[in-house]
Amino acid sequence: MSEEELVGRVLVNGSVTLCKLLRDSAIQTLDPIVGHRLLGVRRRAKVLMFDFDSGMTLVMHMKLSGQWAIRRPDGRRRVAGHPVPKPAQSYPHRATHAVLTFDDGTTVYYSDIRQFGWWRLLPTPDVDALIASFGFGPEGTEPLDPKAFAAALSRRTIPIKTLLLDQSFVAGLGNIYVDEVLFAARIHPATPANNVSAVKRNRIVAAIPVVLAEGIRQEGATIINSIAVPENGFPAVHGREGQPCVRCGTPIRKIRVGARGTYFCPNCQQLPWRARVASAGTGGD
DNA sequence: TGCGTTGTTTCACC
DNA sequence: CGGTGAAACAACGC
Repeated sequence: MSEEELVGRVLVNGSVTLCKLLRDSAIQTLDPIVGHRLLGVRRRAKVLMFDFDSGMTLVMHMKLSGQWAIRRPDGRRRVAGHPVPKPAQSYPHRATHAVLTFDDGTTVYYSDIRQFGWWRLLPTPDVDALIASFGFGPEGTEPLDPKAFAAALSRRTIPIKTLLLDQSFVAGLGNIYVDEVLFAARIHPATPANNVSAVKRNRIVAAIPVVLAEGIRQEGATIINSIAVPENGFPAVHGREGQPCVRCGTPIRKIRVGARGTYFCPNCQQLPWRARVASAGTGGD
C-alpha cells in the first residue's frame, strides 16, 4: 500500500516520540531522510525497507501490533496492520509513536500498542548485510520448490506448525497465517513434519502463497482480544474457537503447539495414523 | 493480578 | 554442530 501512496514524494517532516523505536538503529534520528525523496519500497519476510535519495534506508518490523495509517490530503485514509487504533478514529492515537509528513500533504501515522516493533535507519549499502543477518528462508509469497520442501520436511520431527513458523525455513508466515495454511491443507498442526504425506505436503506448498496473498489483500487480519472478525470467511480458523468450521460445521478447537495458541478443525484436520500411534505409545496427547 | 498475546532469540541438552 | 523444546523477552490489556 505504501508504494503506490508514497513513492516519489519528499519527506518533509519525521517525528519519533518513542525513543526505543530506534533503540537498535545505527542512526537514532530521522534527520538524514528529512528533506529527501522516497525512491522505492522493498519487503523481505516481515521486514519493510524504504529507500531515500540521501542514500539512507528506513527499515522496520511491525512485530505483532504495529500499524500504518496513511491520511491523504483529500482526507482519504488507508490503514494496514493491527486493528488498534481503530481506522475510523482520529490520529494521532495514544499508541501512535511516529508521524511522517510528505510534500503532497500525505501523513503517515505509525502506531504500536504493544511497542514491540522497531525501526532502523542505516546507509542503503548496509541493508543487504542486515537482511542477510536475519537468515530468512525462501519467500512464502513466491512459489516454493516442492522438491526442496519435501526434502526439508523429511528431515524434521517437530510439529509442522512450528516448522512453518520458522522464518529460516519459510519467510513470512506468522501465527495466524500458519493456522490458515494448515486448515486449507487439512493437516493437524501438531503433525510431525516428517509424517506429512506427499499429498498434504503439496497442499501446503499450494496454500502458502494463497493465504499470504489474502492476508496482504486484507491488509492484515482483524483479531481483537483473540477473537477474529473474518472477512470473506478469512481467517477460517484462527480466533474462532467454538465457532463452526466453515467446511464441516464442527466447532473449532484451540490447543497449544510450541507454546503458541493454535486453532484448527478437529474433523477436517486429523493426525495421521502414524503420529496418533506414536503419541499414544509415549503417553502424550 | 497474573496470564495471554506474537515474533524472535537464547538456552540447555542430546 | 544441529535439531529440539522450553524459556525468555518485549509491554500492555483484561
